Parts: sequence; structure tokens; C-alpha cells
Amino acid sequence: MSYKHSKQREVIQSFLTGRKDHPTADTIYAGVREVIPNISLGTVYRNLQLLVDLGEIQKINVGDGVDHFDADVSMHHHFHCRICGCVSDVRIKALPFDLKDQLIDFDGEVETQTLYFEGVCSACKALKQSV
Amino acid sequence: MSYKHSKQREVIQSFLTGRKDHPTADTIYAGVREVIPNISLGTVYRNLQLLVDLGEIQKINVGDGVDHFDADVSMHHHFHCRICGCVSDVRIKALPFDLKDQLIDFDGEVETQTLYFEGVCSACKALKQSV
DNA sequence: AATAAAAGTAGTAATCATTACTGGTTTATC
DNA sequence: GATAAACCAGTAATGATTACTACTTTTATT
Repeated sequence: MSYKHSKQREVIQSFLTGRKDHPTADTIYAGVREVIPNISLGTVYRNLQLLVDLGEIQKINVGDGVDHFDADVSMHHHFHCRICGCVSDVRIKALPFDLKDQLIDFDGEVETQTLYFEGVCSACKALKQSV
Repeated sequence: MSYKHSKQREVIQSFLTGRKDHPTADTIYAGVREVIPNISLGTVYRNLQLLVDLGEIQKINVGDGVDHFDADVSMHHHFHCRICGCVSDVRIKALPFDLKDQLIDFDGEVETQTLYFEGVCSACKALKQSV
């Protein structure tokens, strides 16, 4: 059986599960407030971190200085649009090897690797061309 | 001929060039203060960004919430130690293709890609084993 | 050189994301 | 139903970064 979540945590998690973009704590806060109007931003942060620690969601970093969250914890990568700031999933063809095994002369222990892309998303690209 | 840098900018850049780790603005500030004791932290940030915009240095992100800077602008990747927080260069065997060309069903425009590794550096690993 | 314009600076205040704290409330346990 | 543990709202604090302001240095122009 699964860990019992508080009402707040449950709403936070299901809000996140319902979205394919990768909202920030602030966006999640705004969304969850529609359901629990007096929830506190600190509660959102605390529960997001707790869910990350439990492995139920993941925190993603695309170099924009803000943490994004993703209910999909399966291995995949992200794209960050430098125009609108949106973050989307990208799938990559399976590589014939693990990137961390391609390192040269490295003596430490690699535990995780992060790969993300940046540029202009298709929506912004279309917008640019229509002007 | 190259762009004329102010004294402050020159010292910041040469401080960075002299190091193989990847200091944060704060560390650079401390180092540069040994040469220009009354330099301001804002000046450090402003000039670092300016040098980034000129392409003379690069800003690197390893997911620790702080910007690191690197005088080496050639293509390479980084490793971040979750124990001591140090950031070091890693070299990777040349891939037989460009990662961004491996994306599936992606309609946007990829301009940059970031790949970094995280784990335990060799120094921390040695320390752990000696305890 | 004298001077006007531009670029740059130190110092400080403000911002933004995130974390910590505090006192009260809910939930689980005996 | 008492007692302890988990959790919360609200607020304060923190840390990195950026913005602002008034002053100084550099550059260009006469």
C-alpha cells in the first residue's frame, strides 16, 4: 500500500499529474489555490520536495534559475524555449551506449546525468515567421 | 584588435583564466578583491555577464542553483560533486552524431544543448573510503 | 589641452526563488 | 479520549542576482 498523503499533498500531486508542461512552484501554487484557497506557498515547496524525495515526481533544471517539476519520472529529456520560457519533453533516439561510460579519464562516481536543449519552440518559431 | 576592457574587467577575466575549477561570482569577487580591494560585487556580476555576451567566457549551470563561470569556451562538459560541490571539466569520447539530431518529432529550433554529470568526485570518493 | 559625451564604477537597495521558523491544527496511536 | 507525531498557514529570513544612483574615468571632438 502507498504512503498516505495529506489533502494538500494529494492536490499538489494530482495537479502536477494533470499537466504536460513543467510548472514551477509558483504556477503549482496558483493552480492548487483554486482547490485549496488558503494553502501556503511554503507547503507547496515542502510537499514538492517530499514527493521528489519519495521518487514520485522529479525536479528539473533547464538553466533558467527556477525549478520546474514533472510528474513523469521516467527517463526523458527536456527542451527550454528562450523566447516564451516554456519547457517541454523531448524524446531522443536510443543511444547505443550510456553517455557516462564515454567519459575519458574520470575517476569519480557518476550517479546522474542531465541533458537538456535550448532554443526556440515550435509555437514561437511559427509566431516569428508570421510577423 | 580586441575590445578595450576596463581595469576591473581585465582582472576579473584574468582571475578566471587562471583557474581550472569553475568559480561562482562570489568566489571571483573574493579573488579579485585581493587585487582591487574596493571592487563591488555588482561590478563583478555585470562584467561577467558582459564577458559572456562577448563570448569570451561562458556561464555554466550544474543544477546547484548558482552560476559558475568558465574561461574555456570550447565545447566540453562538466561534472558536479554532490558532496563538496566542486565543478570540474569532463571530456567525453566524440559521439558519432550530434545529440540534437537524435531528437524525435521535434519541431522547434535547437540552439544549444547542455550535458552535465553529477555524483561523487574522486577526492570525496577517496575520503569516503579512508574513513 | 578644454570639454562634452559615453562608459564604467562603488555602494546600496530591491527582487525573486526558496527555505526556515513558529504556533496552531489535524491525524494517527495507544 | 489522551498523547504524540505529522502537518499546516503565515510570516520572516536567506542567498543569489539585478537594478538604481550619483560619482569617476575614459574617449572622442573641437
